[in-house]
Amino acid sequence: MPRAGLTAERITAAAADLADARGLDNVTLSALARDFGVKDASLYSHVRGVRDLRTRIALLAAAELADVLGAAVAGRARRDALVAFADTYRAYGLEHPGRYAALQLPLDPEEHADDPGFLRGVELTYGLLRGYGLEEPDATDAARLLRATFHGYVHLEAGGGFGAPRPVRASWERSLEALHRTLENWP
Amino acid sequence: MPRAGLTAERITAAAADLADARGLDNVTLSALARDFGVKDASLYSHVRGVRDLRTRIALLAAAELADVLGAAVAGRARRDALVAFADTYRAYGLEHPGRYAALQLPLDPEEHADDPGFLRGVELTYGLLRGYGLEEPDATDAARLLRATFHGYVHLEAGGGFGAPRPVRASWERSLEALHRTLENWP
DNA sequence: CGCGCCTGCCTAGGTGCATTAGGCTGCACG
DNA sequence: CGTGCAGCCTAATGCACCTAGGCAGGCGCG
Repeated sequence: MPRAGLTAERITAAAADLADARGLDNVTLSALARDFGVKDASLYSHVRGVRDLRTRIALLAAAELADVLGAAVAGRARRDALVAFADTYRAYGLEHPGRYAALQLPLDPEEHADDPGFLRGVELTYGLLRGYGLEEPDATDAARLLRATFHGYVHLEAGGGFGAPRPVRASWERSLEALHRTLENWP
Repeated sequence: MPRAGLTAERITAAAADLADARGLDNVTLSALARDFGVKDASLYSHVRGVRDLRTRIALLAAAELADVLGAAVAGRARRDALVAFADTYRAYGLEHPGRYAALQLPLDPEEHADDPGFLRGVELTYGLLRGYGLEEPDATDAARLLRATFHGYVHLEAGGGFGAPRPVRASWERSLEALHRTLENWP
């Protein structure tokens, strides 16, 4: 019996790809085991269960997203940074719906609350807002508005929620312009 | 054997309550059957399956939400209407997380795309925007911005996504003020 | 008033997934 | 050249979804 060479990392990577291809709900240990040519039970040596697996996907996605966001905003400020950040965020969410969905599920606070991937994401947002001259508590309010808007767009768009014929990208660009003006002139 | 008096409506209502109490993912035909003191298989006479059941919850929620939103905006315009709409929307989402989650799942377009509950919701949004003097295509852009922001807030808040100590309500109110100004002066 | 029949619930059974317990084996290291 | 353990296995349980087909309680009709 040749060994399949399983590791938690390889399983997580395969799970993330499967999530993007067929949806996070269809990420099942049985399906992964089939992909690896292995029995379901064998995966439990590397992963604690389906919940643990989903958490691992989330952490992977957080790190990836922070990477691309960091690259996008590097050397930019204000409108340029906002647009780069937003476009990158939306593109990641639409190209990786499974990974993105994993990002949204509540993870054990005491366990991963201060995960480096998530922290970097938060830091990038606050950096963006510092460029607009926002300080606490305005920065928190504005950060929440940005996160909500970006996430709302991606989530609704990925779920087919925008039925009107107008291209989403056009509305998106107008919305970003509106957000830019809001940040320039925070109430 | 006394009959339990099952109907699709009673099952849907119980399912919606269960969804709010334990999450949409935990709405299972087995659990509902237990609640009604009936066998799982018996539910299939009234409901086509778990997918059908979820769709029914979504339609129920859409109608309920349209009702409360309609009542909230009645007789109001511009900022008053915006705040009433937004507060009602957020309250519904936070008080009925299971029903709200059901609203987001993609429903068969050819089947329920023009459901009265959803249509009323859309109508209310466009009515709100007409009060701001917005016409196509600005109305669609603005409607998407509003939906995304509201939905993003509710979804993130329900998932425990806002970690900072600042009360969410405070950020919410500032965000609404920002949206009001954006609508008053659409780019 | 009684008889049929349909509706409402049942039993039985098959599938897929998650998870646990415990066993065998080949590869690395002493 | 053993030996130990990591890596994969078999076996078994429980829960959920779903289908097929059976039986009976009460309503509609003659």
